[in-house]
Amino acid sequence: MSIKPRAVRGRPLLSQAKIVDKALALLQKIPLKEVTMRRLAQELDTTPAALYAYIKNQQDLFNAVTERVISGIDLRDLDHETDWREMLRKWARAVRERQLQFPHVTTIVQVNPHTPVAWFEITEPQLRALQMAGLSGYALMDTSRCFSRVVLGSILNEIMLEAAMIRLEREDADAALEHLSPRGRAAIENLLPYLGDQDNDALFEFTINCVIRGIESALSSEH
Amino acid sequence: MSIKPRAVRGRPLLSQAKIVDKALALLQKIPLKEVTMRRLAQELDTTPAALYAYIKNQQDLFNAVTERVISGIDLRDLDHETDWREMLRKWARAVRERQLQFPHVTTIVQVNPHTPVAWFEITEPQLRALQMAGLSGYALMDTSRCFSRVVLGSILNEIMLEAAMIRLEREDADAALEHLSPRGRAAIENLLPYLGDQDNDALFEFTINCVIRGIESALSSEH
DNA sequence: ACCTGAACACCGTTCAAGT
DNA sequence: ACCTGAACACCGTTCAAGT
Repeated sequence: MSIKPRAVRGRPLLSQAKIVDKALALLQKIPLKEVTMRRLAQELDTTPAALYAYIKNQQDLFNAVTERVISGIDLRDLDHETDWREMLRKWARAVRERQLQFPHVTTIVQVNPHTPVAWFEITEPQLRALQMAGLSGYALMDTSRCFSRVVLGSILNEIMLEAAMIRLEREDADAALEHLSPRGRAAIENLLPYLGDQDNDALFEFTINCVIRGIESALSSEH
Repeated sequence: MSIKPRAVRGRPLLSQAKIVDKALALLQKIPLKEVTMRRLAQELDTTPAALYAYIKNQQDLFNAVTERVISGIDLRDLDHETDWREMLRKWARAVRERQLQFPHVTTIVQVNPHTPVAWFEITEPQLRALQMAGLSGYALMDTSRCFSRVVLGSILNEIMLEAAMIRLEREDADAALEHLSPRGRAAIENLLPYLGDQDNDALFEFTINCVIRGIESALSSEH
């Protein structure tokens, strides 16, 4: 039997950081929905009510968790890169790598839209890359937003839809085809042989390269 | 005082379709979280338990709602288009228009990832456009997935993040800057004058055109 | 100062019982 | 056959009371 430790004067057992740590650890094992205040308290060996001394509410906690994930994106690899195209690729890969590490955290975005402050910090190297490409002012702004959207959107899509997609494609494709119009059916049937080979890594690279080529093409058409 | 109608033999008051109708109507006014079984029952002038005769559970209901939104995407405008680039643009705009009409439904995707069967049907004209561009086999598959991801990702991003983003940019940008590294700060400060003019329509067009140029560029580099 | 226990106002879902 | 009422097992959050 272990004796439950008690707080001694000025030394609380809990802290914001400890709660966020535990939430992040839990989110690597279980989906967002199951990370309840009660479960969190249990894992921290305390009561749900005790958590509220350190966090305002559950939404606030999830914001802190998201912030933690975003600030953990490692962009050091970009520092000595001289080609802006390769910089953008490295940026996109770094963001994706971190998000795929915490897929359940990525789903918070949808439950609770909140742009973390850390995102500003992460965006800086991306802006540098686009400046190296010769962009500034509104064009820089638009291109940056476009690139961020494509990268974040792709990752969101990958994490949230891909699993369901593959299941549907493999198991239910035939059933789904029954309900389609003849034209839709013909289009999909042609593609059935290619459906199985979903490779998310390759698709991500393909998408990023597509956008980078688009940016390049916009640049050269201006000159 | 109105008298509550009662079901007479073989003519139930409720139906799947009526429940989905009401859910969709509600979702135009209130966010997903507030569309509870109790609220839905109340609006339909019945009890929560009665709903379960027509739908398996809440998740199933939300799937049906999503299906309804997706099948409502109007792609007739694409039928007589001869330029594949313009076809892709029209496809993207049609998908966005419908999703923006039901922003709260779009957030279901994240709560409950499930690719609606109707999505197959919607994808067909997009595939036709890409075939017109000269694509087939794996290249067609990859490009289609890439384009769908960019379009869906952008819309998801727009609906879920943009509101928070604008708020943050306008109100909290200064506060956020305090926490940044000097380098990040300099990068963002340069852009502050341009931050206010967020135009989602223009950004969407910009993004779509960027990807279309990327696809074009990939096509021509193969020949 | 820090934490606990119990309560409040909600959920989704089930099922015996009514008409 | 169709619907109701009550119950079950959960939520997030609050707050008086304990140590």
